[in-house]
Amino acid sequence: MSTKGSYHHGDLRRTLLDAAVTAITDAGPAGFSLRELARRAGVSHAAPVHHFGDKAGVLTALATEGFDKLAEALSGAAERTGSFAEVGVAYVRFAIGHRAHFEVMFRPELYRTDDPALTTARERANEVLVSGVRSVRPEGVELGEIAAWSLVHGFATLWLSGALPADLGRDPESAARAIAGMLTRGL
Amino acid sequence: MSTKGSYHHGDLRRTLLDAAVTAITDAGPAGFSLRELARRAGVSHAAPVHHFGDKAGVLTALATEGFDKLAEALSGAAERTGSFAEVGVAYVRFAIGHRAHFEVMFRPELYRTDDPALTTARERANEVLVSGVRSVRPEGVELGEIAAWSLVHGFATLWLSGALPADLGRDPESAARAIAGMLTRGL
DNA sequence: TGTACATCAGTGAACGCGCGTTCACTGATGTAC
DNA sequence: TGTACATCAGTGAACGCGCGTTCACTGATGTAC
Repeated sequence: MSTKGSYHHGDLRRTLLDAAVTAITDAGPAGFSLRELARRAGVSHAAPVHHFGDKAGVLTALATEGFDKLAEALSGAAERTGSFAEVGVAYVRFAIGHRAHFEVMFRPELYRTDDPALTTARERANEVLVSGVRSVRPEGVELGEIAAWSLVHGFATLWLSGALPADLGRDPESAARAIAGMLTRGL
Repeated sequence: MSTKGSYHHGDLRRTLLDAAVTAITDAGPAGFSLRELARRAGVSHAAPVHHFGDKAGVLTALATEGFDKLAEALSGAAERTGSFAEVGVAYVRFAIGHRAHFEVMFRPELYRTDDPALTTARERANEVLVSGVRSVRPEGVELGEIAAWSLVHGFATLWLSGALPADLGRDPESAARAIAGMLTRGL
């Protein structure tokens, strides 16, 4: 698109990933083909193979990008607010704002889990989440961190699947905030 | 299979659903075709159409069955133990024990959400879950129940996607129990 | 008890379609001299 | 500044495959009389 009309695309890799995000948002992580991405990008159907090899390659790249963005969002929230609950809210916000990435990230059967870049990104995101919990509850971290993660992850997943009450749909973030508070203080 | 060699199958509908469960367990809710189900059931490729119409029909039936089983499991746990935490544990147990059903249930884009039998089953499951929370925290039910649901749902989802630490893999139920306790008492 | 008929479950051949993959190619870009 | 060459990105035609859908059919079962 950048140098239009030219034989070389310029940034086809990026364009294809964006097309994948659109396709996944519409029809879920399994609901697209390489040929469809090529069509959306306005490029020959064999072009995506150059960049990703196959569908799993596209999804691996997307998952990597997702974990990177998640780590960034979480550490940003932690630095800005210093609040555990706000890190949880940032998690929910990420899931809602980057639905396609989020859905791919937690369907590891769809991508190459042994990809080095992916592994690095995921570990980074994990670390930020863990240290967020650790600040609230230094000893016996393990289960506490899993509880916190489960809570925000479950909330985001349910929200995305449309399972939560409709009147909550308007402002998922403040609901997420309230729920995170319930975990720290108890029901 | 029951009356082997006969032209009529006897219980093809059930056999096809079981085949779908196996296929979904292997490759996820999008990873099968009607022709594959027919093959697994040892029946002509056009036979599944008689029973389900199309793929969404199969998944709708599976989701309905899943919500029914979930409602049963939850109300059973509530009656047997009277414990909120144990209802949460039952939720996690259901998810792990009926992975295929569980994964379909929370991907509403894959089935017909307006199917009457489905709607009834889902409402029933929902009600059991809600009344479980209500017994712990009578006033201001709404957010408390969402927090509890998010917690157990998130835990189950993360466990299924292999995201949780490996050393927890052996005994997800007792981890779920501990986590449910954290919500009632606070971190 | 026997016959005729309607209904239902499953068959198998045929169709057109979109897919992934392969491959010889062509156009653009960057580098060496 | 100009030319030659290597490398890389993307093309487009071809292939075989599994899919969903349709349709006239056949075999089994249940019901009316």
